[in-house]
Amino acid sequence: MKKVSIKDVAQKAGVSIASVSYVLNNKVDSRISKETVDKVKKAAEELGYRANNIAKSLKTQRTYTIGLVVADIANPYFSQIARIIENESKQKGYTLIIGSSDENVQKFEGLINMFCDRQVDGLIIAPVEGAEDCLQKMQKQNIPFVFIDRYLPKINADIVQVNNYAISFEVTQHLIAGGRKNLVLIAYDTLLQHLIERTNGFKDALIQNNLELSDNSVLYIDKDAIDEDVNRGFDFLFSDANTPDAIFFTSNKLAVSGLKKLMKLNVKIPQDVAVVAFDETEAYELFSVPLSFVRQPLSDIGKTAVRMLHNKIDDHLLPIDKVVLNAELHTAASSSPKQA
Amino acid sequence: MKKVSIKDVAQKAGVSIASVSYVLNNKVDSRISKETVDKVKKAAEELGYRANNIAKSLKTQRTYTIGLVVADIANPYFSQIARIIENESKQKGYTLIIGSSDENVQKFEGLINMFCDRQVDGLIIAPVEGAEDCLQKMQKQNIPFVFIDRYLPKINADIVQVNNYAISFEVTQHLIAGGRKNLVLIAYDTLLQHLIERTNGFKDALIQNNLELSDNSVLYIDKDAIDEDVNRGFDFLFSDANTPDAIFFTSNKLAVSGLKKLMKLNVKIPQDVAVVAFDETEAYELFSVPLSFVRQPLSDIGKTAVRMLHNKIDDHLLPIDKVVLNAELHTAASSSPKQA
DNA sequence: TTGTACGCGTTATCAG
DNA sequence: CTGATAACGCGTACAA
Repeated sequence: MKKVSIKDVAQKAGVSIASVSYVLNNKVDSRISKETVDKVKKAAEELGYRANNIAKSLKTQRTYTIGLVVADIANPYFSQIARIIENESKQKGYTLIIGSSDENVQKFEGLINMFCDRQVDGLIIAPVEGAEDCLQKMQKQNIPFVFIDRYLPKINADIVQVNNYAISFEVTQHLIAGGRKNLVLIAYDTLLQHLIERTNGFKDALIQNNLELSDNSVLYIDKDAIDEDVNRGFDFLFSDANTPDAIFFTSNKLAVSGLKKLMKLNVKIPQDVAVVAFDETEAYELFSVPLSFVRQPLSDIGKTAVRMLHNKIDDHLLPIDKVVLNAELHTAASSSPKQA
Repeated sequence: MKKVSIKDVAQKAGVSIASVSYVLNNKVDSRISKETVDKVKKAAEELGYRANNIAKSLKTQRTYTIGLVVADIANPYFSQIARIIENESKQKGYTLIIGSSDENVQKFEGLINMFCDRQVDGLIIAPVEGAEDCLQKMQKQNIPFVFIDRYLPKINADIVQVNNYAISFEVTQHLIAGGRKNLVLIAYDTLLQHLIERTNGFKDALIQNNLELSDNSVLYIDKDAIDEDVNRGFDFLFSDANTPDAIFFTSNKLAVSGLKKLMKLNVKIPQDVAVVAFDETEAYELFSVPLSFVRQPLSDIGKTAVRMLHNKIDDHLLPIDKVVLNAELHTAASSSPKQA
């Protein structure tokens, strides 16, 4: 029960393998007689022939495969994006390979190398800190890729991102407009530019509203010790006389961890503290208070990224394109105005 | 800046491509002189040579790729499993391709065909209802695959599953032991055997405890209209005089939807109703009451599946292996005993 | 319509 | 014993 190859079909149909190839790829262009077409189709059907993509790729130098590098496919943000990218890719005829970097340069490079060794036609990448060298190599090798979610300032590449600075500014403004004066941002301790922009949007909004920007205004969390850092940080924040009256989480994982802690601390939301979270996850739906959150246009991000990559694969000389999509603030009870 | 092939390396090193291949694959077996080895390695290094896996696969008939078919990669259960399988696969030298079936036979078959066309070495599959024909074809073609999560009774294949019946029985027993008498199971309206087993475990436990098993004991939900069905069903259950005092959700998505509804209905947990959910998701962590849940050994499932598939790929004649791993009940406040 | 070179490695076989 | 030659895997696409 071995696989049937084009040769078997040609033999059975009594024609050349070339004819079989033409017929099965609809490259008929009136070159081939209807009779031959029928014979070939019949033989292929009867044998259950399916072309070997490996052989095809070897010749055509295209695999119709794209690689997706995310931080962690188990993170809802990335699994949702991955799902959209999977659909879009399939629709455009590509197969998707997914890899998780864990924000680790070594793993990241390993994935990129693996993908390149497998001759992917292109990549969609959420790059990690320190991946510059690796990505520069890819640019030299002319392998198309598109950034999503984040970027590296030193790498000039196609990207689909959201208005991180502006939306953070807007969130902060919203909290301040609700009468909050002692805002705290929960952010990762990171060099990733898109996250820094979220922090900057927050800081600038504070400044613009003449609110004090102190060392305690931003709580920096180590991504590898979220719960620990959140616990310690919140214990500190809420032990002080000057407790926060608004908290803005800059990621879904920080929000989940922080909200758990707020539950334990018995903090009343929104009475004591207003809360806004970045990203959207089903976890928010089970929180006792309807949460205000920043909704990223995941579907648009995924579709745009695939479209851009697809175009780039078809024409490697396309100019670099940088797309900024708008995330939007979805307000709910958790960030209601402060009652006097 | 085109890719460097083995030919380039051979030329640069001044040896034949065969020698390059031998050296780079450590198939030296004392056949090749140290001098040649060094020349080849140096040339390969300098040119930055990386073998083309496509060409390699064409010859060796192995792609070192495995396909994973899940219902939906955006579902935390599957994205967590996928992450584990990704790691295990990589460690064993395989690349993972993931596809989502949406529980739809057509999509499922499309994925399987795509994977086979891409010559995957094997597959890990969460099969959907009605996929029998498709899977039988694969067995005839001798393409190795391993079921996870669920199975089709008509298909005799390798599988890694959990003790669905027993754990459901145990959960039910636990609720009854807590003084609950009016239990309701929230289940999918499905023919999938593993889910039916969960229902059967529940029913048998009721019977064994001489509790009434009525039409209202199981609320069947259409997977494509979870929120609607849950809303309607719960409205009905709680409008009745004889309201439930315990609810067992048979999946994470059912639990999230149901818990949202219980919040809206202002049902007190565990005072009015005890709750146990299947699966584990971060959403549970934000619920106001610590949730009792059934924890599946995801890591074991993933590792076992990859190991079994790997073995099967290496030896297609291995006997069929059916592994049952134990899920365990993790009890918390949501299913505390009823107070008198 | 068909013959066949080609894409890029692997490996059996052959020559030195 | 070392290393080169060439067949092979399976389609594609050009020349004939």
